Amino acid sequence: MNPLPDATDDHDAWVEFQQFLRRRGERITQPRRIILQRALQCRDHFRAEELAAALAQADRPVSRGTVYRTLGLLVEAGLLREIRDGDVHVHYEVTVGREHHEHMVCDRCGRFIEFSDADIAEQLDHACRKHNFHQRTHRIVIFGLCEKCAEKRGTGNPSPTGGG
Amino acid sequence: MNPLPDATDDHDAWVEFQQFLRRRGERITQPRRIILQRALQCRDHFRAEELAAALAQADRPVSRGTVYRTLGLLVEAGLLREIRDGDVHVHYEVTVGREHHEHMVCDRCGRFIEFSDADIAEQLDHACRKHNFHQRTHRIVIFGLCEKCAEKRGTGNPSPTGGG
DNA sequence: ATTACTGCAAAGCATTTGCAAATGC
DNA sequence: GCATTTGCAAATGCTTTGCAGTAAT
Repeated sequence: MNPLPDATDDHDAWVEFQQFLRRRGERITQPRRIILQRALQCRDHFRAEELAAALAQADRPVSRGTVYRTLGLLVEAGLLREIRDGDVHVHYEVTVGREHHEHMVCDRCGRFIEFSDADIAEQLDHACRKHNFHQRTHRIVIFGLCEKCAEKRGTGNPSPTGGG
Repeated sequence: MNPLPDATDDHDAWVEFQQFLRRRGERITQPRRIILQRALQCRDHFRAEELAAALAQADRPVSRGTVYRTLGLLVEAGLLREIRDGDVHVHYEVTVGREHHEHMVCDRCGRFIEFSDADIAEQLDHACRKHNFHQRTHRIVIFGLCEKCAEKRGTGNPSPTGGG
């Protein structure tokens, strides 16, 4: 939930979503447009609940139910990606206009670090061929400590949870 | 939830869990033993709710609350692994006595296919070094269609969701 | 004897859903 | 004009929690 001050490139995404809706015989509505625009303004991960809360008290409010329903559509349309790691609840991430990438999640500060590697993608393709599996997409998450938190650990700071 | 007819190798795991509990100054109890044994009998993924339901009506019943609490301990002890893909809710998988592996999840039938690849692990290590990230563990999931479901798709069967 | 653990049942919370009104086609 | 979508709020289902009794140390 870090809305950018300006969102000039949401037009393309909206056109793409319209095409998706038309293809599926579903309707192009104001709430759907509002939800997409707001989702695109989130530069990093966000939860449905956050977006719903933000839109409930927005200029042109949209209800919780509609937000949840529309996020599902946006995922199906390929404009958003579901993230199910590091938290019990689903997170979303904008994928439109971005290259596929993976994540490292810091156990300590919860920060997400993005990375991508063509070789890894190739290895996964290979594994799929071996198992006759037809890949649609994939997800890689590495858990551990980011550079800063590893340094803190090194200085002898106690773990945030590690009481005793 | 596929209990094996015989479970001869749960002794080692129980000893390991006991050691973990002692180290943490927690108590070795019957319910904890029962829960571990039952979890070990699940050859694939299971949900807390499933295990809780099974144990609630078991020979020596254990309550839901205790199951949830103990599963958390088992994860901390490293005997189970949390899985957060393919479903909103957490899945668990036995890790003790097994090598680390990754998953392919079928979009259609939900089946999990396990695979492992040393080269991929090496690539991930490399990526971590590049980002000064200290890996604790990682998780890879490939989404798509398994062999059988891909064949069904090929025969012209309509998609389960795709009305049109 | 002391203190943690369990069982129970109720609370908590994100998400889903039913239905009347509104909107898009 | 008709069917879909929305908004609202209540329901749902998994998970957590408080408290009194029980069991482990």
